[in-house]
Amino acid sequence: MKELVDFRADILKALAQPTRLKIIDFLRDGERCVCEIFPAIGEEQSNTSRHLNMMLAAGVLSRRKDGLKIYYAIKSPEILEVVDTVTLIVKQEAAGRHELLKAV
Amino acid sequence: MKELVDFRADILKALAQPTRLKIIDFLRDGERCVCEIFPAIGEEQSNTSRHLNMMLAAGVLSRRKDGLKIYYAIKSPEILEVVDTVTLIVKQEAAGRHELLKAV
DNA sequence: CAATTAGTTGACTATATACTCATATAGTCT
DNA sequence: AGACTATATGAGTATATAGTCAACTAATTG
Repeated sequence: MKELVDFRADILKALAQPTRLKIIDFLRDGERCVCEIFPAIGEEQSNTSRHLNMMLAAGVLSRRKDGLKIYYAIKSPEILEVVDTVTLIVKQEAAGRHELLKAV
Repeated sequence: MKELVDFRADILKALAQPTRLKIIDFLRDGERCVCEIFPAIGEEQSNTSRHLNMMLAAGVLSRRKDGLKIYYAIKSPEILEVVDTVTLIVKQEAAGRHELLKAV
């Protein structure tokens, strides 16, 4: 049986990739169809589709069908909270390195 | 040059693995040496060492040497904040599935 | 300095991942 | 129905990852 650790790992893994982070960043303002997403992030349509499906399966995105188009959206605000906290960590580390350099 | 997206991916990747999440969980209460960590999580010493070094490199853990022992600790409270938010997401999803089942 | 203890690292294997190109599916419009 | 548009998927390749066993380094103690 899959444990809690593994479900957490699945969600984190779904976010832990540059192309997927670009998608998340692009979806910040609301849902978008695949045809808007892949040009915006500069990736191939098929590759983008795979990443979208992967994040959908992990429970990070939601999907809505409208005619030919399929709209993806960030499933919950907590997802963005995770990404934002990580951004903060990166900035703190950058600041820390800067301090170290000044000290030399 | 490495971009912000990539640094964020590095941190998330450092957390996105069951063995490493077990380590993070175990380090919640403070620093521990490798000799305490690997029996606690039920992994080989060498494998544990690799994961610890990986997280250290990603900036997720810090390291302190004391005699023969090397103590690892979670580098910042924001790391735990990320993991806790993800735990919340998993619980929300579980609750959501439960609701769906009840509806049937 | 030999023996012991704590941790890291090299070499290897098995599996997973990201990506690409080509093809398939599904909905829309004439 | 046939052409068109939006998305997904099969198959292949290249690279990354997790894990194991054995060998190695470094600090400690007798």
